[in-house]
Amino acid sequence: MGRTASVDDELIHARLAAVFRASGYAGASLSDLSRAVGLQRASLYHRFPDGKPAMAAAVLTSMETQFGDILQPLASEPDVAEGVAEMARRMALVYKDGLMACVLDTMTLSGAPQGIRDQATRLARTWLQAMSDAAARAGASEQDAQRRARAALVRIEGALVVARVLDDSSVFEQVLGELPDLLAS
Amino acid sequence: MGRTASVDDELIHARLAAVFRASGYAGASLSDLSRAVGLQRASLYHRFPDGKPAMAAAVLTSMETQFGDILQPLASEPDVAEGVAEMARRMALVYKDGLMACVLDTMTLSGAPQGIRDQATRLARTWLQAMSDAAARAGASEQDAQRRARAALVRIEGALVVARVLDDSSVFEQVLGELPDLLAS
DNA sequence: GTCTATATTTGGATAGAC
DNA sequence: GTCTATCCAAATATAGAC
Repeated sequence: MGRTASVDDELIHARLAAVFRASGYAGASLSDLSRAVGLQRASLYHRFPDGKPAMAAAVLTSMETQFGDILQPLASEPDVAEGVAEMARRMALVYKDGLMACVLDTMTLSGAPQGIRDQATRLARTWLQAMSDAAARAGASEQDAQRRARAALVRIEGALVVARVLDDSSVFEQVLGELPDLLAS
Repeated sequence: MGRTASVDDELIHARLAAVFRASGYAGASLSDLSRAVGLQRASLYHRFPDGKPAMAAAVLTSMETQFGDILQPLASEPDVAEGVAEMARRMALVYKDGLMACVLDTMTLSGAPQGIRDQATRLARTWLQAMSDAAARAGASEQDAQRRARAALVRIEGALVVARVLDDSSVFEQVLGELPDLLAS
């Protein structure tokens, strides 16, 4: 059946996500997660009886849902370049203009459960497919569309790493600006 | 004074690096590091009295040294594009064709000591400067050279993330192939 | 310089009161 | 559903024998 996710649940997922994204799976301790959410550790276990792996899984599932919204303009905008630009604007929010890392990066290091890594791989493939479809709709061949989608994901993930290392979010904003041309030209 | 690093030291640093790169700073436990090096934990403390932070610092210092070699062709090759190609070949070795992560990514998550993050930032700046100088030597304006160097670092780091998430090293090889054009055209 | 043994703290997880 | 209290394992670190 599945009841609708309450606002509380969404808020909790967002706060858990902030810790996992900043610290990675191994680096996110139950104490960190508990503090961020504002509940005692035991209370977190009430909501996630399977512990930290379940919290991480919930975060990734929540991201999958969010990406449904973020990627939607890619498919629905008549002007593909404008759809890409809208995706970029929505990504700027999710990634806090480049200051917040991507789960695909920080939750896939060695130490994360295989199921989490698998979930991340699926999220990446969904994202690639959506960008590839958009590029194809803009006139690219199937092969070229996949090439462009991959290049876009590489630049986005790379920009987030470089922005973190240099503590300079302009790298990310620059890359977001390149996306319409990269995918739809 | 400083004696020359022994072969043993280099081997130990390489084995420590493999763990830190795969698991991140927080994810690399003393047990993991001990197992990888082939010494008991107490023996690691004999070599690194300041513990895990000192091990991570040694790894980054070792990477700085390695990067001296990797980046050298950028400055010394008369043909800049060929120098970039040679850098790319050397990077393929360090990153195991894209299957081994970059310290800049995995050792800069929240949880790593600030000194480690600072060391990573310096390494990134050194790398950027070397690529920027090469691009300038190939005829780019100062500003364009910096833009190209930044784009190169973004693509390299992004390719390593995407290669890990998709478990597909071809993304990284593709990016390495693009570097000569990106930096020297 | 490496080891075994141990101390101490933190992390993940559970029991049971409210 | 949240809390305090607690358990157990793992993580960091040290002491001291060899």
